[in-house]
Amino acid sequence: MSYWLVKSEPDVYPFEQLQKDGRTNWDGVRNYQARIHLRAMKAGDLVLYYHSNEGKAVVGIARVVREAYQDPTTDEDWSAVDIEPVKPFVAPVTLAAMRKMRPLAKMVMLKSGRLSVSPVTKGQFDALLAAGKTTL
DNA sequence: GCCAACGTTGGC
DNA sequence: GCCAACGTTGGC
Repeated sequence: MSYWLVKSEPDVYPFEQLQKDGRTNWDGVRNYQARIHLRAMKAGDLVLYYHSNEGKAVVGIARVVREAYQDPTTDEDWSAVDIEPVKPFVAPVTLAAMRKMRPLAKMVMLKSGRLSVSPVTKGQFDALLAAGKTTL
């Protein structure tokens, strides 16, 4: 089991919308590094859901339900996965708070701000759940 | 709304 | 294959 973090602008597709929809296809990624991560995702992997721009916080947990397939929004070689909501964070963990958390010092998302899909270690994942006052 | 950081593109 | 120019992202 691996852990990941995806970013979404809440103006475009907030976590609440994922909860309403029950499942969505995570497509439109056009970044090679992010594509590598998308293709490494396995069904059942847990995904932290981060709101960029507005909010700037981890707001919930999702799960991979379909592994990488051809992105339906393009004929070019890009991948999409499907995810479903697991549960929202009781307390969203803001970017500012994350930067102060020692267990997250090496977190990829904090080091590479523009990467829309990034790996998370179990230690980082657990630390974020605790900070979010959330248990699975 | 601005700007820094980063990835991509294209000319050489 | 290098690097300057450009476009995009995302924090502030």
